[in-house]
Amino acid sequence: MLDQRFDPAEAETRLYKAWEARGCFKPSGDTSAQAYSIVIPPPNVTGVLHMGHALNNTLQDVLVRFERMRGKNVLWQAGTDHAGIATQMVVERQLAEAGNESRREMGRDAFVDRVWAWKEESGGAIVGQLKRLGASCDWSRLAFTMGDRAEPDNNMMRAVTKVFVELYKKGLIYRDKRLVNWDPHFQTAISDLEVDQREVNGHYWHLRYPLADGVTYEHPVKDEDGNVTGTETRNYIVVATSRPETMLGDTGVAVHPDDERYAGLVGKFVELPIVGRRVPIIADDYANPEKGSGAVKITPAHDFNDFEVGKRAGHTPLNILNATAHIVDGADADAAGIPADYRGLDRFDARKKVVETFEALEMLQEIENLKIEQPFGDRSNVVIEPWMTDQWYVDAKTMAQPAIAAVKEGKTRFVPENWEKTYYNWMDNIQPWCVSRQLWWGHRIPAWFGPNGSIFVCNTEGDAWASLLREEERPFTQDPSSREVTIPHSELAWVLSRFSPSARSLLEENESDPDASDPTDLMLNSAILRSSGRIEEFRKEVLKQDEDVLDTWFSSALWPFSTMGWPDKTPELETFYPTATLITAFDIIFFWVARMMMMGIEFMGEVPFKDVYIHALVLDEKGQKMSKSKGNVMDPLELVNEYGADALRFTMGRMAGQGRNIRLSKQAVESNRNFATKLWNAARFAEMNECGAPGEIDFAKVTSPVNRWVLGELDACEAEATKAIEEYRFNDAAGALYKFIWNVLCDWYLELIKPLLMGMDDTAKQETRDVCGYVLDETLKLLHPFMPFVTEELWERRAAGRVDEQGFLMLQSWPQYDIARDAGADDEIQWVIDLITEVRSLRNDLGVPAGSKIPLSLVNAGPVIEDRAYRHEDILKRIARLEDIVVSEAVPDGAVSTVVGETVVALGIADQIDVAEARNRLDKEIGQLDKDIMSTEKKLGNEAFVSKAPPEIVEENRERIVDWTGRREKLKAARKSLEDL
RNA sequence: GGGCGAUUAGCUCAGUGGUAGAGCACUGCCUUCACACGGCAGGGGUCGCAAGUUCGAACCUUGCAUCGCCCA
Repeated sequence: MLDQRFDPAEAETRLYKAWEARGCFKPSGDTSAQAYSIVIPPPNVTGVLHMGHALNNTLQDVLVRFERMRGKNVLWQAGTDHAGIATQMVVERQLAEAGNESRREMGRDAFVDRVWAWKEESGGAIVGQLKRLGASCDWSRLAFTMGDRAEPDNNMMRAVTKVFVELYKKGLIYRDKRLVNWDPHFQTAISDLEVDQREVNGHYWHLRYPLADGVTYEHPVKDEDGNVTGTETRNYIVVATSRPETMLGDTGVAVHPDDERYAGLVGKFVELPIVGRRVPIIADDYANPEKGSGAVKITPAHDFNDFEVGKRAGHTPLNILNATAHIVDGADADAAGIPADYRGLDRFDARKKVVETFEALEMLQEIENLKIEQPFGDRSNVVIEPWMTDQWYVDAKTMAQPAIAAVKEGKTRFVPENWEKTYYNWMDNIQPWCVSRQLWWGHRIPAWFGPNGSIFVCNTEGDAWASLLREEERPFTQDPSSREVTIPHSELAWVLSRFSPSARSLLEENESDPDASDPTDLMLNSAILRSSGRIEEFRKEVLKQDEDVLDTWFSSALWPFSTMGWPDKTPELETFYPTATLITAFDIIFFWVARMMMMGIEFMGEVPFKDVYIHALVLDEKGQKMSKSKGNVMDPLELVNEYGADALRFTMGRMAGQGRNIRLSKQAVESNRNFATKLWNAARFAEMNECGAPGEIDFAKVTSPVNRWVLGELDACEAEATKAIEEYRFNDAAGALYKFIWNVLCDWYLELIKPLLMGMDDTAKQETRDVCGYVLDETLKLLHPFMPFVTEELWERRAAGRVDEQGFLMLQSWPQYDIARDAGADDEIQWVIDLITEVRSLRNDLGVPAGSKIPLSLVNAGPVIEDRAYRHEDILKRIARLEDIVVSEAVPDGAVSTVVGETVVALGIADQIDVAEARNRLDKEIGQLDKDIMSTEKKLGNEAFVSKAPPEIVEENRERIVDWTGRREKLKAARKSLEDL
C-alpha cells in the first residue's frame, strides 16, 4: 500500500543512485539511432547551484530525458570550467584566512599545486548539486577545461594549445600594446565583458589650467537664464574631470574645432600645475562643446577616448600608474615629472592631493555632484583602470564573419528568434578580444620570448627551442613524439653564451670568450657552464615562456568539441558533433555562444550547435534580480529539500515561457509539490481499486464510453506535450500535462469510473481497471522528463518487480498513440460532465444543503439522452447527489429547472430553497443571453460582415443565435414555472 | 544616445484577427470510502493611453506614457 504522500527526501537519492549505477545516463550506443547531444554550459568549479543553474539544467534534462525515451542515442556532456580569476580568488582567500604564506610568497608552482589540490577536494561541489536536481548528465565523461592533471598530455590541454598556435600562425592571434581594462586588485587585464559599468554618485572637478606664455582670452559670461551678457578675461582654461589624478599624465587639452570660445587658443599651451609640464591645446572633434566647459583634458595612457585623441595629435602617452593603481615611481615618474610626494600614492589618495593642491592654488573652480558611469571588475568589485600593457588579442572581427553568416544562413537558429538581433549587434561591433590574463591559474600561453625580442608560439617548449636553433642555423635533433630537443653540448654552449646574460658573465668570470665559435673553445665553454649546474637557469634566460595564462572563456569556446576528444579524432566527435541544442541564458550570448560559434566553425568547419535556446532569467517574486547584496536570493537546494526536486523542476518548466523572465516564489513551488501529491494519490486510488499495469490496451476493444473518452484525452495530451517539447515550449508541455492529470484524470475520470469499479459488471470492471492502470502508466511516461523522481518511484511501486523485467521508467519508450477519437463517447461524457456541473451549480447557488439528496427529472429528453442518463445513472446520482432520475413530460410541481445541452432538467428542490433567488438566477442568465443574442444579431445584420467575413465565421454566428435562442426559450419556460410557486 | 522587451483579474502569467483564459490569492459550502498538499461552487478584467488599418483588434500599424534589461 502506498503511503499517503510521496517522500522526496527518501526516494530521490535512492532513485538517482540506481539510475547512475545502471548506466542510464550514458549514450545508448545504438548507432542505428539518431544521435542527440547537448553540452552542459560548464558551471564554475567554484560555483554553487543557483536558480539560473536550476532552470538551465532542468530544461536540458527535460530535453535529454525526452529524446532518450524517444530512442535517440543521447549524450549530455557534463563538465565544469576552471574559472581563472574566481578560483584563484577562492584559494588566495583560503590562504589568507589560514594565515598561510601568500600566493607570491609561495611561488607559482606551489600555488598552482594548491589550486589543483583544492579542485580535487572541494571543487565541483556543484556536480553533486546538479545530481540533487535530477540532472541525467553522463558523469562518466565529466570534463574540465583544464583537463586532467594526472595526465599532462590530455586533450583539453592540447586543444587549447593547438588552437592558440594555429590562430597565431593564421594571424588571428597577435600581440599588441594598447589600453586594456586593468584590474588593480587581481593585477590582470580583463576583457570588456568582465567590466561592469555602474552608475555611482561622483563628481566633476572643474580645474583651471593656467595658460602658458602669458596668453589670455575673453570667455563669455552668462546670466542665470543662460544668456550671454558679456565676457571676462581669463588667463586659464577650465577642464572638467571625474578623475583629477589623471591630470598628472595629461598630454594636452582638446577643444572642438568649431567652438568659437576657444578658437584663439588652439596651438597655444597650458602649463600643468604640480607636474609643471607644458602641453598644447589642440582641436579635436572628440571635445563636446555642450559638455562641461567644452574643453577636455587628454590623458592618452589612462582613458580609451583620450588614447585615440592622443594618437591623432601625435602625443606620446605618459603612464602614471603602476599595476596596483599607485602613482608610478622611477623612470615613468621622471618622464611625467611627478613630484616626489606623489610617487607611490594610491590613486584615490593622489586624487585627494591633486584636488587639495588645486584648491590651494585657487585653481579649483567648481565641484559638480552627479551620477557617473564607473567601470568595476565583475569579480573584484574594484574600479578598473585603463592601462597600457602588452597583451595577446584574438582578431575577433575576422572570426566573427563566418559566425555571423552561419546564423544568417540558418545553420544555427536562435529560439526565440529575436535573440539573433542581440547576437548580430554584438558581432557587428565586436572588438579585439584580449585573451591574456596575468594570473597563475589557467592555461599557460604557449609563447616563448627569445633573444632580440623574438617570439616563438609553439605547441611545446621543444618546438620553441627547435625554432630558435633553426633560426640561428645550429644543429639539433628532436624526438618526433615528445617534441623534446636534444642539443649537442657545444651547440648549447654556443646558444647559452650568446643569449643568456648569466651564462655570459660566468664565462667571463672564468676568462673564457662567450663569443667563441671554434669547436675547441665551445667544448671548453660547455664544460664551464655544465660544471656550474645552472644550465636550466641559463636556458630559461634564453627562452622564457610567457608568464600569462589564457582567459577562461578561451578554453570554454572549445567546449563543444574539446569535451568530445578533439584534437584527437574520436568516435564521440564523429557521432555527437555538432550538438543539437545549446541551452543558456542571454547574458552568456557574448561571453560564450559567440565565441563557440567562432571556434567551432574555424576548427571543426561546422557550427557547434543547430539550435540555441535562450531561456529567461530567474527573478524573485517582485521581478528583481536575485543578488546577495539585496538579500533576495533563493537557494534551489533549500527548495529541493523542502518540496522535492520534482516540484522545483515542474515549477521551472511551467514558468519557462519564451521571452519571459521567471518570477519565482515559494508558493509556486509549493503548488507544484501539491501536484505531485495529487498524482501520487491518483496512483494510490488505482492501487486500492486493483488497477494494475496491463502494458498495452487495444483501443478497438474498449467499450465503455468513459474509458474510450479518457484514452482520447490521453492521446491529445501526448500530442500536445510532444509538440511543445519539440518546439521548446516547455511551459505549454508542462501546462498540458498539469491540465490532463489534474483536471481530466483526477477531477473527472477517476470520479466517473468509481461506479464501474465498485459495480457488479465484471467485464466492465476489468476493462476499467486495465484502462485506468494503463492511462496512469502512460501519464508517468509523459510526465517523467519534468518530474523524474515521483514518476520513477510510482513506476516501480505500481507493479512490483517491473523495473527488473522492463527496466526503469526513464528508459521506456516515449508514447505515441494511434487512437481515432470516439466522438460519440466524447459527446456522451461531455454531457455527463455538463449535467453534473449544472446540477452542482444550481444546488450551490440556491443553497440546497450539501447532504440532501434530490430528485431529478429529464423533461422530454428523447431516447438518446434518456439512454445516456440510464447508462450513467449511478455516477450521476453519486456525484450530483441525486435521489433518483426520472423522465417526465413536463416540469413537475415544486421543481426548479434549468437547461443542459438541449434538455430541460428539473430538480425537485422548491421546498428547500429561496424561490426568489432561483428566479433571480434565471433572470440573470436570460438577461445575458438577451445581450449576446442582440449583439450577434446586430453583427449578422451588418452587410459588410456577411459579405466579407469568411463563411464559416458567419455560419458560426448563425448557429450561435439558434443555440442561444433555444436555450433562452427553455430558460424562460423554467422561469415561468417558478411564477406559480 | 542606440537596441530589445514588457504593460491582460488583487498577484504571477497564457492568449498573434472571430463570444477574454489559467494558477495562486479571495468568498461560500463540504472532515463524501485517492488526495484538506483535498473537493465543489462563486466573485473579480472598458486587455497602459490615443489614433489608424479591418466587416471585426488584447492581437496588425503609428504615436505617447510607464517599467525593465542590454550596449555606448
